[in-house]
Amino acid sequence: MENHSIGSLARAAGIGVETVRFYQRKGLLDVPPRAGSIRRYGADHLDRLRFIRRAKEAGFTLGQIGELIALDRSRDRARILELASERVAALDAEIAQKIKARDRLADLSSECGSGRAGPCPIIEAFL
Amino acid sequence: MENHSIGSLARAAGIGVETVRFYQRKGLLDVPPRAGSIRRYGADHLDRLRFIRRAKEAGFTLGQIGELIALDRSRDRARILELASERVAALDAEIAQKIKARDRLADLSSECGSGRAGPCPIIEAFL
DNA sequence: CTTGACTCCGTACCATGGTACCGGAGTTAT
DNA sequence: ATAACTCCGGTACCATGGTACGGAGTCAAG
Repeated sequence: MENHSIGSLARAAGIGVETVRFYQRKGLLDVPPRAGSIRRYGADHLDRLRFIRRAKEAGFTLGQIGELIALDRSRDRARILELASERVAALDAEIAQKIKARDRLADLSSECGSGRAGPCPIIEAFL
Repeated sequence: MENHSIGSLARAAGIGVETVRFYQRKGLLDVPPRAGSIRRYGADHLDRLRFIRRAKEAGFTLGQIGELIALDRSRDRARILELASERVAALDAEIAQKIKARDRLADLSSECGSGRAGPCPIIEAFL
């Protein structure tokens, strides 16, 4: 459960070695001390990678994730809440926009599929 | 309504001059002949820019938009339909994912807001 | 004790969708 | 006519989120 090399950490997290290094460069994952010449990673690093994945799924950018990590350390709940509710509002907007686009496109598809001659209404309707 | 310079075309479309040029380089917008040394754009170009905007709103990438434009010219309704329904499916997936993320984040926010001590549950829950 | 897999670090490169800057020529308004 | 603006073409740069590569060192198994 402990004592991963970078490769085994990456495999455990389901990402690439280069991505692990990339997160380290971005300051999202700390670089552990090394045993000999090879760095050894533990459960905390794996947790951090899981956190990054989940936060990415919630649509936070890596920059914002860095901020969340810093805020977690500083226990600044108010600012975390602020970021979270901004993100909820942004997600609401994105969802509404996507639903609109989706419905429009689905309508047009069924129209285009119902075989009338002439140019496809999908393209026409976008004009 | 006609006879735009690149700057007035861009203003009319609500985008930047550089973006117009960029679309030209990408082959999304054709470069009109010039009257004298200045290129003159017409309603068709403005339509094309509007088409690009709408297709972008539907989540098509510029590459896919290029394909749509080509397909429109070749009247290949079947392939257009295929692209459109792929996009609808992708939008459905994105919408579902975002709703999940949104609800999760909203729940966590209200939990975090309801003042208990300790670390913010938003961060905790992402672990 | 060699071979092969893995690690280290730095740097370069990728796609996407633009945005900025340059020098020089042309255009428009006063 | 002269200043201010716009255009042209080309190239360089930006952020985002990675991905790839090269050379040197290290480690474990056969």
